[in-house]
Amino acid sequence: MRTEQETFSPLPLDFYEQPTLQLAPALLGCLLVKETPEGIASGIIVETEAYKGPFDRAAHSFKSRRTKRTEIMFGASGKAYTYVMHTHCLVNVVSGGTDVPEAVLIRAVEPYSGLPLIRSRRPKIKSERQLTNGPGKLCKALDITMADYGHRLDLPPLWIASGPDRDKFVTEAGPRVGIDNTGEAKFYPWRFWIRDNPFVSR
DNA sequence: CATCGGATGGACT
DNA sequence: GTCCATCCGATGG
Repeated sequence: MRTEQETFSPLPLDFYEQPTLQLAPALLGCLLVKETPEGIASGIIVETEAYKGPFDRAAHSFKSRRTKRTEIMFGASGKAYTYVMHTHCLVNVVSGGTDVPEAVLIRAVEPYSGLPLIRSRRPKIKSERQLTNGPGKLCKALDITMADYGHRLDLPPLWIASGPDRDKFVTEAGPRVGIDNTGEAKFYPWRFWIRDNPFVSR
């Protein structure tokens, strides 16, 4: 039996030094945790996507494009890369190490703790699965915002911890979502999810 | 400067 | 399925 303290213990930064295509599935089953003045809320990561640097047309860092937005991707692994898409914030984990601008997008989580808090942030949502089954939805549910840009993921208020029931699921892989206009990159099987988990976005 | 187009989600037909 | 809110980066003049 784990204590709550152990359950929410952050993964060390060296966890993020593994290759991006290995890190993306390795993050499945881990906990994404956010602490705010209102309390802690967390979710089990059930869907991720790898974005691999200069040669991946779907990546913001394609052709090593370095801007104020993508700057954090060029730095050390294990930090949050948040950006705004339309009206929503999305969160990635920086990987690849310094000068290798790669990242893993967190596309869906399963609520794990702080469900009342999550519901209060998603007031119009009726079914539980709709609370966190998409990259914009989970950020809203956990109150992840642009204020978290560049934050180290081994420290409060935003961190990733090893999850419950590790190894009790099957991982599947397939093409990434929402990148139709990226040539061959749209076919790369760099999306990973937990088989049969109802919180996977599609 | 103007214009276009998203790693989206929610309301609606 | 369609429409569009509303923001930022990229591109072209």
